[in-house]
Amino acid sequence: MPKVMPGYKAHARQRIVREAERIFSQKGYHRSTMTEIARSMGVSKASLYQYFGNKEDLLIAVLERMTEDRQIRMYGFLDDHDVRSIASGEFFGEFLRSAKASGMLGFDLIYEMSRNDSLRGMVCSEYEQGLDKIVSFLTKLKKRGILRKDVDSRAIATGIIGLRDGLLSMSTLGLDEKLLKRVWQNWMIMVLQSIMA
Amino acid sequence: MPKVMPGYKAHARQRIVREAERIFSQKGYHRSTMTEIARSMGVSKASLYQYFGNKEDLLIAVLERMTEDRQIRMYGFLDDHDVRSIASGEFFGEFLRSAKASGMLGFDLIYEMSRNDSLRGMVCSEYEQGLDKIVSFLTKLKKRGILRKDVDSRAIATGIIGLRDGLLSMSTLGLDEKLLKRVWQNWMIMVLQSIMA
Amino acid sequence: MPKVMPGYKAHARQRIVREAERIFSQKGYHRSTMTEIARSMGVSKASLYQYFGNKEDLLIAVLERMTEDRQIRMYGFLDDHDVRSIASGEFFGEFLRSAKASGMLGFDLIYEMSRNDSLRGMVCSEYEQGLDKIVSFLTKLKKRGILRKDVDSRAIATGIIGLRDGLLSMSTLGLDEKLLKRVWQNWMIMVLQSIMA
Amino acid sequence: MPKVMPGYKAHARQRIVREAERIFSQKGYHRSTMTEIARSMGVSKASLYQYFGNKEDLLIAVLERMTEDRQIRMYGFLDDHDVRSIASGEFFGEFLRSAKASGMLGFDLIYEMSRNDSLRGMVCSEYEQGLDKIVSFLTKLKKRGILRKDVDSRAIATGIIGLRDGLLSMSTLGLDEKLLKRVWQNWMIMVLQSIMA
DNA sequence: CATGAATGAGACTTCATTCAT
DNA sequence: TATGAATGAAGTCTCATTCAT
Repeated sequence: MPKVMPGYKAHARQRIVREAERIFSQKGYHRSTMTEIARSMGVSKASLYQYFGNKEDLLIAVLERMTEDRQIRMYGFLDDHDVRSIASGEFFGEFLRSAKASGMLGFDLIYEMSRNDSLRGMVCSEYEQGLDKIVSFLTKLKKRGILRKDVDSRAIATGIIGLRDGLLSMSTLGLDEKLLKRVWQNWMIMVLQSIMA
Repeated sequence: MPKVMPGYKAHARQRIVREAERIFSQKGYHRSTMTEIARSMGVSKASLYQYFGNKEDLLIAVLERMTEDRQIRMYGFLDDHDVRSIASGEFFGEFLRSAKASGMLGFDLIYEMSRNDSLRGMVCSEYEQGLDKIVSFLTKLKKRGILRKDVDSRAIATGIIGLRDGLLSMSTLGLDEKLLKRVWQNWMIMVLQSIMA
Repeated sequence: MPKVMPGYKAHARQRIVREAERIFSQKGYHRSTMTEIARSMGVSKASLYQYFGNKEDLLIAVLERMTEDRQIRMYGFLDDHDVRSIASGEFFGEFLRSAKASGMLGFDLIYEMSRNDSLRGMVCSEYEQGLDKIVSFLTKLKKRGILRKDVDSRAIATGIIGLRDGLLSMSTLGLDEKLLKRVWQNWMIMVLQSIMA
Repeated sequence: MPKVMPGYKAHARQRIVREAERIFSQKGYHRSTMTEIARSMGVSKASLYQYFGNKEDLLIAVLERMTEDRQIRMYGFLDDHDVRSIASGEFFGEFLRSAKASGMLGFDLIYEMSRNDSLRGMVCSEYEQGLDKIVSFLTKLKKRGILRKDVDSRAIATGIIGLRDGLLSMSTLGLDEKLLKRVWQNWMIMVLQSIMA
C-alpha cells in the first residue's frame, strides 16, 4: 500500500498492534521489548513511536483490540443460542481457546491496571458490558417465562463471569481442561435448574 | 535483637520477607526493585543478597509465606464449621481480605509461573492441597449422609475454588464487594441444595 | 563522519575496538571497565553494548585485531628475508615492540582462555598458523639445500615461538631489552648453525 | 593444636596460604573470592583478614610460598646432575608438572605485578636468583673445562629460562606435552653442543 | 514518513572489607 | 582469637525513548 494512500496510517498501526499482541501474549508485557516487536516486524523501533507514544499506549491498543474481539466473538453466542447452550462445553471451550491464545496477557492486563486509569476504565467497562449482556439475556428469559421472576439476574451474571474467569485461570495453571469443562457443565446445570421456572 | 542470638538470622530473614511482601503487593513484582526494598528497610541491598540469592528467590519466599498463611487461616475454616458455613459471607470475606492484602501479587505470581518451574510447582501444589481439603470435607459430608453419594466431589471442589478466584479477581478490578459476597452466598446455596441429600 | 554514511557503523565499531585495546593493554582486561572505555571515548556505556553484546565479545574483537595485526606485520617478515635474518635483532625487535604495546593483555588473554572456548580456539589457531608459517619457511630452506634434510622442522619452529614468547614475557617483567635481544641472536645463531647443511 | 600454643598463629597462616594456593591455582586470582577460600576451609571470612590485611597480601604470601617451593625443588636439580641432565626430559618434566599444578596462577602473577611493586620485586628477584644459579652452574662447568671459556653464560642462562617459560605457556594453551619435551631436548642438545669445549 | 544510532536511568548482582560481639 | 552480619562501591547489562538525517 503506498504511503500516501488514505488509510495507510491506520493500516500500519494495525499491523503493529497485531504483532504486539502476538508477542505480548507469548511472553507477557514486561518481558517483551520494543526492540523485539520492531525487529519481528522488520521495522525500526523509532517507527513504533510514530504510532504509539510509549509502550503502555501500545499495550492499551492491544488490549482494546482483544477486548473488542472477545466481545464480538463471545457474546454473540448469547444471541444465537437458547438457555441450555450456556451450560454447553462448546460455550466454555470458546473462552478456553481465546484464553490460551492470549496467554499471560490477561494477567498483565490486571497487573497494569493498577497503574493506569485508562486501562482500568477499559477493563471495567468490558466487564460491565459483559455483565449487562448476560443480564439482558436472563431478563429476556424471564419474560419468556423460562426463568423464575424472582431470580437475581445480576448475581447470576456475576457468578457466571466469575466462575468462567476462575476456571480459565486454573487452566493457565495447567489443570486438566476436560475436568474444567466438566465443572463448568456441572455447575451451570445446577444453577440453571435452580433458577428455571 | 542482638545479632548473636540464636534465631536472629531467621528473624532477619523474616523481616525481609515481610517487607518484600508489602512492596511486591503494592507495586507488583516487576515494578518493585531490590533497591527499594532495601531502602525501605533501612538496610543495604547487599544484605538482602545475604539472605536471598536473587530477586526471584525472594519472591518465592514471599509466596511461600503467603501460601502458608492462607492455608492455615483458610482451610482451618473447613474443619470448624458445618456445611452451610461454606456458603457464608464470613467464609468468602476471609478470602476477600487476604486477596486485598496481597494486591497485585497474585497476578504476578501467575505471570512469573510461566517462566519458573519451582514457582509453578509451588502454586500447583497449593491448588491441589486446597482441592484435596475440600474434597475430603465433602467426602466426610457424604459419609454422614448430608450430601448425596453420587455427587462428583472433585468437580464441586474445583468449582468452589474457581468461583472464589474469579470473584476475587473481580474484586481486584474494583467490583463492589457486597455484590460479590451476595453472589457467593447465592451460588453456594444453589449448589449446596443441588447436592444435599 | 555522518551517521548515515555507508561504513559508518564499521568505523564506529573500529573506534571502540581501538579504545578498548588501548585500555585493556594498559590495565588488563579485568581491571578495565566498560564505564571507563565509554567515558574515555565520550560515549555512553549503552553505545558499546550496541556494538558488542558483552565485555567478552569486545575482548575477542580486540584480540582478533591484535592477532591479525601481528600476523600481518610479523610473518610477512619471513617471506622477505633469508634464513639469517631470523636471527637478527630487527626480527626480535619487531615482536618486542608489539608486546610492549599490548602490555598486560597478552597475559589476560591466556587467563581468559581457560574459561572461553572461542578465545581458546582463536589463540590456538594463531599459534598453529604461526608454527605452520615457520615450518613451511624451513621446508623451503631444506629444498634449497640450505638446511639439513633430517631437521625436525616442527620442533625447531615450536622452539622459535617458545623462545620468543619466553623472552617477551621476561621483557614484560622488566628484564633489559638489550640482553634479551642478545640472547635471541645468540640462540638463533647456535640453532641455525646446528641445522644448516 | 591449641590456640595458645606458640606457632599456632604461623600454622593457621600456613593453612590459609595453602588453601588459597589451591583455589587461586584452579580458578585464577581474580575469579577466586575470599568467601570461597574461607568457606572451603570451614572458617569465616573475617578470620582471613586477621592473618592478611587484604586479598593482595594473601596473593603475595601464596606466591612467596610457590616461589620458594619452586626454587628448592627445581634448582636443587642443578646441583645434583651433570651438564647433560639439563637437556633431559626429566628436567623439563619437573617444570611442566609444577606449571600444571599452579594453573592460571602464573599468569595472574604477571598480571598483578604491573600494579604491585612488592610483587614485581619478588618475581624479579626470583628470576634473578634462578638466572644466577644457572650462571654459577655454567661457570663451574667452564672451570672444569666442560664448557668453552668464551661462552656468554648470562645469555645462555636467560635463554634457558626463556625457552622453558615459553614452552610452558604453550603447554597451558594445550600443545602436546610430548612435542614440547622433544623440543626442549632438541634445543638443549643443540645449544650444549654449541657451547661445549 | 522512516530509521540508524545514541543514550539516561536504572536494574540486578558481586565482593572485599569492617565491626560489634 | 574468631566470626556472623552488614555494607559501600562498583560491575555488567538492559531498555524505553529521542533525534538528526
